[in-house]
Amino acid sequence: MSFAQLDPLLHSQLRLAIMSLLIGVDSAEFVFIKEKTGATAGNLSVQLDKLSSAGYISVTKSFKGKKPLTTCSITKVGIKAFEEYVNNLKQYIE
Amino acid sequence: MSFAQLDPLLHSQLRLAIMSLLIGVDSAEFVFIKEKTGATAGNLSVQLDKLSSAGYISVTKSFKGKKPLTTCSITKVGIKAFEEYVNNLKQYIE
DNA sequence: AATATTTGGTTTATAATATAAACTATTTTA
DNA sequence: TAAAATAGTTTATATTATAAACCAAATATT
Repeated sequence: MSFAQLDPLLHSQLRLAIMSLLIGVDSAEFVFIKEKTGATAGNLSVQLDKLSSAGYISVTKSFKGKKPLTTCSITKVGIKAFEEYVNNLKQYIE
Repeated sequence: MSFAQLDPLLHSQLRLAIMSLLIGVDSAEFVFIKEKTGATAGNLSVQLDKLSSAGYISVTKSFKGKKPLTTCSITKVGIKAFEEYVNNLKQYIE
């Protein structure tokens, strides 16, 4: 066996896109991530929860004026996992 | 929306490993692929069928002596799909 | 001022997928 | 000749991704 296991939490198009976005910014709002990824709100909500439960991102719920505001940012654990995933993935594509 | 769609047929650990293997060789036998990928025979059989149905690989069944021998090789269509997948993927990981 | 629509989400139901377990057929070994 | 190994395939199950349905509050419309 000569292929490293790819973290199944990251080997998902939407979650990978989320992580890819978040690794490049300080933080990002739900609506922004939704637009950039093209995901439906429901799907995005579910996948953010999964990444959050794994400790890969932190999610903060507050208000912008009177509207709900969900802000996400990648954690150290998330960065490490993302980097390891990318390294492992390179085995497959290089 | 700013992330390209990743071919779902290739965005699967095992199928990606298979394609990654096959792109580097002329052809490979079932048992060899099974060993290199660490897949179970059942899973491998299913995933080879899927790649074959999509025209990404060609599968030839013959005999080595009196034992069945399944030989696989990547097709032009498969190479193109793999390369496009890799290009799209780079958007996510670079 | 009531009501319709939009915004910003969450929850839940469904469809698709990956995976292994169970099975088949033949062949080799004890 | 029975047992086990080889080379797979088929089928059942568990997981996953995804969107549809829903909710609460805010804004726009008549």
